[in-house]
This record gives sequence, C-alpha cells and structure tokens, in this order.
Amino acid sequence: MKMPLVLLVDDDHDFCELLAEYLTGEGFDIRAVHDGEQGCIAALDPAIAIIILDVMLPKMNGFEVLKKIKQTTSTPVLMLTAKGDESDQLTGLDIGADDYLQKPCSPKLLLARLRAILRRIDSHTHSIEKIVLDKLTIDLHTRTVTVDHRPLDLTNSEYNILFYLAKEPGKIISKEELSEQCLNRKITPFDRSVDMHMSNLRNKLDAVVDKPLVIRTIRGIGYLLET
Amino acid sequence: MKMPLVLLVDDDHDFCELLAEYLTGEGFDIRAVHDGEQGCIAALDPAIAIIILDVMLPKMNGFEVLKKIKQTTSTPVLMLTAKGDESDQLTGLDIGADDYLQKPCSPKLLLARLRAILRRIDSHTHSIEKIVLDKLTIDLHTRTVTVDHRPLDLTNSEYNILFYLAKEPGKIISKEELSEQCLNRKITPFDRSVDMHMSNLRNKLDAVVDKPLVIRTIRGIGYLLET
DNA sequence: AGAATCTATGTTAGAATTATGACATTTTTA
DNA sequence: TAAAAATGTCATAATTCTAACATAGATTCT
Repeated sequence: MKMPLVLLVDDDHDFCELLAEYLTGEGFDIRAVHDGEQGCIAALDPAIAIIILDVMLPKMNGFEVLKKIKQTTSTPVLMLTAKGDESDQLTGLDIGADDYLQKPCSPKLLLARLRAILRRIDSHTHSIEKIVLDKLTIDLHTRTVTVDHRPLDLTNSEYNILFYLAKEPGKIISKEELSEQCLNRKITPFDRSVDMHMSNLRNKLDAVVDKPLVIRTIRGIGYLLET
Repeated sequence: MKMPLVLLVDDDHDFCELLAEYLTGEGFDIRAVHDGEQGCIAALDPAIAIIILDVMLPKMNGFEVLKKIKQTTSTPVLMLTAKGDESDQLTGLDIGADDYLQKPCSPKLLLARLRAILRRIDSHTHSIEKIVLDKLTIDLHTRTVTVDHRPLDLTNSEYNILFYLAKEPGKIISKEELSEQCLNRKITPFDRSVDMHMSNLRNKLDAVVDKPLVIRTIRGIGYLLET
C-alpha cells in the first residue's frame, strides 16, 4: 500500500475540498463523494484503504451507508458524528464503525485518527509475533517470556522493559526513553524506578540459568541487552 | 513538510537503491550520496528533513561527517553502526546523533525509527501544551491538573486516564484502549483496574467543586468525559 | 600515578500506588 | 420478575516508587 486511498463521504463540498488538500499533503490519495448512495458504490473498490463517513447525508443517512458497507467489505470506517451526541457513537459502534470523531474537528486530529486505524489494521494482519534471542523467547501476543524453555514470571513493568530492550538488542536505550515508553511517566530528577526495575529484572534473569542474557549498564547513557 | 526528504549517506550503492525504493513507497523523497565529503555538502540543504548516515565511509568516516553536520545544522541524524559495537553508539551520542541502528537491519525497522525521530522532532516544535475544558486545565508539560484553579493531586495512572479522556471530550473510550494506552497492559478477563481508577478519579474530581466535570459510563462500551 | 572528590548506579526497606477478589448495586435480558 | 451481566466500591495483596545508604566508575588535583 503506497499512498493509502481514502474515500470521503460527506455532502459538504467545501469541507471535502479542504480535507482533501490537507490529506494529500500528508501522503494520502483522496476520492470524495457527496451522498450515501454514491458512498455505497464507491466503497466497493478494494483499492480503498479507509472510509471517512459523515452521519448527516442526503438520500441515505450515514448509519444505513455504514451498515451496507460493512455487509460487503471489511474496509475500516471512521465516522464523523454531531457534536455531543453519543447516541450516534453507540449506534455506529453496533454496526461496526472503527472510530469516531466529533464534527467539527481539527484536520490534525483527524489525521492522527486515520493513521491510528491504519496502524491498528496493519499490525493485526502482519505483525511480529515473537522475539527469539538465543535462549530468550518473548511472545508478544500472550506477553510471556521464557529462558531456556523455562517460563519467567515478570511483572508488567519488567516485561515492558525487557521487551523494549529486546526489540533492538545491542542498542543503548536511555532511562528517559524506558520510563516514558515502558512506565508511562516522565522521568523526574532523582527517579530511581528504572534502576530498580533493572535490578529486579537482573535477579530474575540470573535465577534461571547460568549465563543467559545480560543487561549491561552504560554509565550516564542507559542500558542495553547484550547479544 | 509534505514528503519528508531523506538524505542517505552510504557508499553501498545497492543498499541505497534498495532503501530508496522502499522509502519512496512509504511516502519519503530520497537523495543519496556515497561519501563523507558529499554528505557534508548535501546536508546543508534546509529541505532535508532527516539524514541517514553510515559510519563506514570513504574519504571521511561517519563520525567526522556527523560532527561537521551538527556544527552547522540541527537536522536529525540516524546513524547506522556496525553490529555489536556499542563504542560506535557512544561516540555518536557524544557528537549528537539522534538515533542508531545496527547494520544490517530490516527496512521496516529503519522506517519505524525514521518516523519515530520525525514525530519526536515534530512534537517538540509545535505540540499541544495545555488542554482547557471549562474549569479543567491539564498542563501536558508538567503533567499537572487544576479544576477551578485548584490543583488536583492525581496518581500517574489517574493522570494518564483523565488526559486520555480529555483529549477528545465526549468521545467514548473503551476499557481495552484505556488499559493499553494509559496503564501499559493488555486487559484480562476479570480486570477491574480501569473501573477502580475511574472510581478514584471521580472521588477526587467530586472533592474539588460542586458540579465540575463528569466521567460518564457507557455500559458495555466504555467511558467518556462530558462536555 | 594515586588520593580525594564527585557522580551514577546497585540495593535495601518502607511508603505509595495499583491490581484483584469479594460483594453490593445497577442495568439489561430472558 | 428472575436471572444474567456489567459496574461501583471496599479491603487486601502485589507491584511500583522513593528515600537512604553502599558501591563503583569517573574526574580533578596534586
């Protein structure tokens, strides 16, 4: 999929044009139609990567269009709902929309949502399942870790950290990055959390085998998993 | 920045061609040069969004090139280092490289790193600083929250959840999403963590003012922050 | 080079936060 | 109306954070 093709179904021509211009600049191809019937027909094209669908449409309302689309294709749909009306969201969720956005919304937010959906879809179809490094195995789906076929019982944070290091063995990862990516918090001046997790992680790794895999400290910089 | 322009500095022509083809397909424009001197000159072009730089280069090694580039521009640099040699990483970090990758590496990983750097740079230059919703203020930089100018003392997870809801007020967010995005873990069958955090968050919100902002439950679907 | 000093990391123990089982309450379904 | 299912919340267990001190690597000064 080179330039993802976006089908835009909205009767507001100005809005379509504006959005088309913005999204084109961000690496998307756009096709726009302006009523529900056209939307249903256009949605059948398998080249379409994602559909942006307004609920307020002439001829057929957005929900009917959504229902029809979902009967025939599995193309993801991002719906634009009226502000503050969450019954719209509920109805859409039932029928199978992939995401929502209240209209009006910033193009930036819409872009972020678009990418999020495409990333999600993408990662479901062909993503990494396992990391295997010598005696270490990390199963991303079940979040389980084994060393030498023996299961390793890790806490959630320990798993996140080990996984993050193992994604790129030999690469030095800073504490800042580990804290933000694995612990979901900004690091603070005398924050020892990452060090503490490393200590515990090393203990657990040592307990299993003789010389299995080593987390090395790079003083002042970060940590790395030895290859 | 429509199609980010990538400068590739590597003497391996085949590798350059391969990568250029792949990255072009992913929405980048590529310019490639094959020795250090050319690299230094090419790097001066302000149109370049990011530089991929191999350490092994004829005429001038990668570190010298990196040093020269960093003296004159602030363009981010992703370095390609030899496998297993973290002294390369340390040297590069000193000089100011933005990221590393061991060569050989998959184009996919390289793409991910490229995007990560661009996202990071981007978010530093013009990102949202604050969310203000009626009486609620969330300062993203300091991670502090006030209601009616009174500070609200939240735990890390409570902050993450409130922020996630407040990013799109009125939007229904599922427990699955909240668990994965705010607590960094997959939700499990009888997992009550999100509910518990909601309960505590509501107590803290109620404690401050009379009728401030409400977290509404959408049974079977998720939660939303009322607007 | 070696001693003194500074700084970052390792580790212990206790505090704070988070997760989980149990039960109450509410909403939905049959 | 009863049963089933989802959420609210209390109490407690598990995890995570933080303060304090120990240790080791770097730096400075002679």
